[in-house]
Amino acid sequence: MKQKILVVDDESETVELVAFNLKQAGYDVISAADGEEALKKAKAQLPALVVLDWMLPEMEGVEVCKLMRRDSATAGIPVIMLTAKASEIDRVLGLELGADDYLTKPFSPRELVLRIKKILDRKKSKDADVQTLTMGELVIDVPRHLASWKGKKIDLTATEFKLLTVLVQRRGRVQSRDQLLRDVWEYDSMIDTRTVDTHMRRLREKLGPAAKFLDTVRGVGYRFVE
Amino acid sequence: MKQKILVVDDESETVELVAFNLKQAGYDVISAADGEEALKKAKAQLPALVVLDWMLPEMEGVEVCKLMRRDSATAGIPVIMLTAKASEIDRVLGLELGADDYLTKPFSPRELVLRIKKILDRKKSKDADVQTLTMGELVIDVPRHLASWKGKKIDLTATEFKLLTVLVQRRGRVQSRDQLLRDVWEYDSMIDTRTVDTHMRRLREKLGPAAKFLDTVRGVGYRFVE
DNA sequence: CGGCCTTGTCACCTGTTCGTAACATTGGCG
DNA sequence: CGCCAATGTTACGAACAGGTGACAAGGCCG
Repeated sequence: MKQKILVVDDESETVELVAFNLKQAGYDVISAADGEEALKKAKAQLPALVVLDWMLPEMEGVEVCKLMRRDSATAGIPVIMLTAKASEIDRVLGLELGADDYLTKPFSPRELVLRIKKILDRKKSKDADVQTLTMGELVIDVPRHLASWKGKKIDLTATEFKLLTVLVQRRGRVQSRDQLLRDVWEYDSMIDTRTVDTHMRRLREKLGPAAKFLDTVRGVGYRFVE
Repeated sequence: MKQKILVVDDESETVELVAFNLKQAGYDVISAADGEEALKKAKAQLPALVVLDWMLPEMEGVEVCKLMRRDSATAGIPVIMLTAKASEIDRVLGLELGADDYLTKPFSPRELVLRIKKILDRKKSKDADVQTLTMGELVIDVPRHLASWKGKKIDLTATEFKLLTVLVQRRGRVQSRDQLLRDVWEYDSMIDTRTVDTHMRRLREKLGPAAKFLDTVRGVGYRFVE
């Protein structure tokens, strides 16, 4: 499975040069010519990394970078900025705004590839390090608030995520509705215990096939089975 | 049924030495040469124990250990670390990260086998120790709300489960119907004492052969005998 | 401001469970 | 052996618990 990289530049020459070298290095490459297209593709295709030109028509590269950081779907994707200006100010700014590295034009394609490799490797080992709970094909990344089934992301709301997390952390043991209300909602239930049922239903809906883990124990509560 | 042991080391000599001795001792042995392979095999084959070299190409042995702990499938598998470094710091670190024991190279294969045996024995008795009430072949796991007879699950309703639990916890002593009503139903019986009889009957039906534990003491009440 | 998403509540519906009563069986005792 | 109380068994309606769909209030974002 090749890693996908999004290259954003309005000069088609640069795009082609970069794309060629990246493909040589074994990456999949997609491209965008302006900021809007870049954001759309980033969100739709979730590349492993984005190479972003500083100067873009319509929207500044900085702007794209900032917007990517705002959207949780793309917030984690590393960005390398390409800039024609060599001034230090720009560099710092770029990094402060969330770029992971930068290169000044003209740059050596070889160096770009090396930097990309470095960033992706660093990210990989970091990703493996975060606290994740894995239940067969179901993976829950607690600090990142991400859940996935067979590698496919599951969109959960805050409450749903917490409910799932609590159940998984106490996997095997039955949790009464009261207990869940205390642990998930965190204060003594001004809340109807039946609300738990509704959230369980929504959770099951979203989990799809993974819902088989969520077990109802009639008269007692719910349980996450392995 | 032999127990399976995964040996992870990049030096094939070490692997063979260890594998030979373990096979002699009656274990099944599988092996892996690097961290990634180790994780894959651990997850796929679920060995009873992993012997893990501290130094591995690509990924540190520590890393493998940490990742194994994260995945519920492998979290419970004991790990013995092999290390060339004899420094105390490394030892402590390894143990803190979830290894169960360690050996410094060069080590005596005989000692390795002994330690493995010890760990597996300890684990066995610990597994049986979790919060369960065991009456011969009848096992009651209160937090999980599971009852089983000879490993086969018994479906009980909430009331039946509680009734059984109370009887087992006071095993040997006769419980009057009034007492059972108080302990199982939790409030002063607006309820007919004959109701207890009905529930006892249902319980006996579901327990099948295990119903022999449920004893009627004429004129007094019921008792769980061993 | 207006639309969308989240979230807590309801009301409805279904299958399950429970309590009870009626009937059958058992066991102790004279 | 036969009686009677205690217990086992069966059946059934009522109550209940949980799934489900709908909805309104609040929050967030553009």
